Amino acid sequence: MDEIKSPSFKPLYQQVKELMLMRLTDRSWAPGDLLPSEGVLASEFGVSQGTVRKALDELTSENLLRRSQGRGTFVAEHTTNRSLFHFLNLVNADNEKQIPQSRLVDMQLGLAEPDEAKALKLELGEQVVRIRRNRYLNDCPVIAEQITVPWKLTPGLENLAEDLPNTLYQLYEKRFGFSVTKASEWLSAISASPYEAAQLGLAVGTPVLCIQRLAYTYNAQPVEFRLSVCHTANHRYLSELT
Amino acid sequence: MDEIKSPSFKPLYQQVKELMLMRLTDRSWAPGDLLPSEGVLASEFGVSQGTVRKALDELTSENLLRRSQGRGTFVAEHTTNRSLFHFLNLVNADNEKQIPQSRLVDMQLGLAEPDEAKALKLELGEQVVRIRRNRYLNDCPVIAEQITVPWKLTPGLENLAEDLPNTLYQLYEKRFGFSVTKASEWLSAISASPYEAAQLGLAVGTPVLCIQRLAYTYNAQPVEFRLSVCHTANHRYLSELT
DNA sequence: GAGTGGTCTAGACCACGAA
DNA sequence: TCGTGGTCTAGACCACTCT
Repeated sequence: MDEIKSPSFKPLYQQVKELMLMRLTDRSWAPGDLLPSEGVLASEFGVSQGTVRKALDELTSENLLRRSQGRGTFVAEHTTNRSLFHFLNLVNADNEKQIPQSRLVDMQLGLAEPDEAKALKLELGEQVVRIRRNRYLNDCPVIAEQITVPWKLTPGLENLAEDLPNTLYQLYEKRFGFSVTKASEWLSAISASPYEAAQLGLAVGTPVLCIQRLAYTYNAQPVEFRLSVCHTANHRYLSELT
Repeated sequence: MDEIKSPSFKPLYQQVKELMLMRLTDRSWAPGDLLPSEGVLASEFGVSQGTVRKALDELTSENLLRRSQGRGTFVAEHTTNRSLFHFLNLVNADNEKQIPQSRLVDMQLGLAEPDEAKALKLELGEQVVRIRRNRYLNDCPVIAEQITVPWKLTPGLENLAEDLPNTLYQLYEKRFGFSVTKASEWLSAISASPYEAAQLGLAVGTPVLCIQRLAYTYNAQPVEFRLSVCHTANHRYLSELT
């Protein structure tokens, strides 16, 4: 046996995991799909069931799959609850998350600004869709946000103004075929601009929480840039350090 | 065999994990200690090595243990790096965390205020130690914070004013025998008070980021309440959504 | 009852670190 | 060279879901 040894050793289960990730990326396995059982996958990949399980367990812990005993393994999808609970960290005084309502302000095509191009890895001036909307908790305006998404990922989005759902990530997944799997957020405190103050019903200059979010799909490719300005009098942003 | 079946079934590895958690809580296994090897633990608990491994792996993924191939399994401890990198989420424009310097403002005994008592699960008016200090990044004041810790957990802390280290969690662990294992943070945007403005060299009313942190030890018991006020002109708070 | 994931075992071999 | 954790296997049995 003349196998390559120690240098660049890669565990079997990681190789299997990468193959599975490819299937997720190219949508051979699409959100909501039921995967073959462990035994079938094991013989398909030519490894033992335990090795398949380790790969599946890791993908599950990264929230890319969902497993349930007796039913099977499924590709994770953006249900309304998952989107809201996983990607919205605003809680009220009792530490409860609430269902926010969204109202569209406007949506238009535009050319990527330098910060957007850098964040989304676009050429300067590449076409993007910009959505401005406000979000309400208990019928009070709490968030004014602007969402920027590359037009090449969402062609035709600009014609859906009337039908924008509360949870955009579901729309991306179902209609445009890409899934948001994780995101980074950068928070700072700023003074409300005249526009933001008007949207939130505040005095200009009121301190507001500025949240810049960059959302990624499977292969860590950025797919959406979002700037949310929050009024944090009755709600706070919850962050768990584990 | 008359064993209790389905109701209240608990996997072996979870029972093992709970036993291990007890040893961590009561400090039979103290931070920095080397644990017995998997084989020894397996025979000690009367289970297979694989079952012990699953318990160890879970504790490791919760950052309570550290494993390293060839060396062994250790109880996680608060090194300077771990404290700073795990519990400080401020990054600069290049997304880099930096080493902050601390300067003590004052430290005194006091009686728990209602919000402190509620957060720390103390009786109203129970004795606490309060520390006020400022933190500097690149020699600029960026954070003004007040730390509240129950006096019963840190008797004598009030006499250590001259020797307060940069990372309090190391001090708690080494000198007072309790470890911070996780924390929750609530963020909001507020106007700098006269005191905060003076400490940070800002105009009164400047928008600043308010971070309220509650830190917990092994058994989810709260052990420290911290209120940090940050100037976020040159730094932002980074939060990863996975 | 059939099929799924979840648990548990026993044993083999490999990669790594330290003496 | 030895002891450690890391990987991989094969097989048994259990708990859950659906039909």
